[in-house]
Amino acid sequence: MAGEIPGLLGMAFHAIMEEVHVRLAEEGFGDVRPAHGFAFQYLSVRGGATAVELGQHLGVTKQAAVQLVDELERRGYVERRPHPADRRARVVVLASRGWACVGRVVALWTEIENRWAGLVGADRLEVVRESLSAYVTAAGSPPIRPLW
Amino acid sequence: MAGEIPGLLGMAFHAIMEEVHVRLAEEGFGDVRPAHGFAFQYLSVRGGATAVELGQHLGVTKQAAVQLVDELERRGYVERRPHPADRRARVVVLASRGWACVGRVVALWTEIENRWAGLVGADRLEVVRESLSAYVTAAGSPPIRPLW
DNA sequence: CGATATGGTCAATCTGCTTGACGATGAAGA
DNA sequence: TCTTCATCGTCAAGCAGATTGACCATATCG
Repeated sequence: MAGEIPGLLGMAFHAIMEEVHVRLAEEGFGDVRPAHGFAFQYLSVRGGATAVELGQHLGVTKQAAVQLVDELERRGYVERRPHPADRRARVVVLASRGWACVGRVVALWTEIENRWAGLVGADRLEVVRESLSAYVTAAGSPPIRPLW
Repeated sequence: MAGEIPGLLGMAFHAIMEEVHVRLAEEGFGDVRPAHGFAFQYLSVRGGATAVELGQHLGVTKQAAVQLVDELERRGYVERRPHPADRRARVVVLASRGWACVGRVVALWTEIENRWAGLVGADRLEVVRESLSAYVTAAGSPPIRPLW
């Protein structure tokens, strides 16, 4: 049926995220919300960021970003360090608990991907991967706002 | 790369929804939020629902559902009618503006899908559709919670 | 050196949602 | 039928995450 794919995309994405959320909770990471995932991803790739940068990436105000970091710091997922070159700023970096959580998410995603490959075949799933990649590239992948 | 697909899925879905949101706003439907879409979809398929049913489908309390319906009614997207068999209840149905919005979303989804087909080929996009469908079916498509 | 921009904080407020209690109506059993 | 319990919708209070606005300390640039 024409126009069916966006809905399927949403359902598949939601099903995957729901599973990841449940499994993370079982493994002791029950206190992470969707928005945290985007922060983790950004911090893991960049190595560190100021609260303002994080806010820009997440599409929220710096005040909201600071609040998010406060919460993540309280729970041991991130640490704040003095900025090496700017005495106003503080650098937020992933703490060991944060890295552990990121590692679990990657592992779960891989597991889900493998299960999916078993369902439809690795070659067909590769077509999915390439097609998604092509679309995202063409669409320019707008800055991720944590709407989920 | 292993485990890459879930992220791509999220980016693609987000890009599509972002485009739909922008285009709808341009066409005079700038006052619809993500959660409204799920309500519209449910109402269009079922033909009508009580506030409680809507709340269950959306994964929120009946109070939140009523609030949502209030807002949609004020904006002309839905109407409330007396329930034919239960004098406690009222049936929420799509009004003409609601049907118009649903129609535009379907048209936009189709357009996006066609553009995507032009990008990767209709046959490959068909593989995507079948693979997504297979995953969603296998995962049991958990009741849609409007987390996006 | 001085003007302006930027990182972070404090305070007030808004919005969408939750919990809790309630009246009105429906449904099922003695 | 009468009584009991469940359910639809409403009112009220409160919370969590976000926003706007003001501010200080520090950076940056002319």
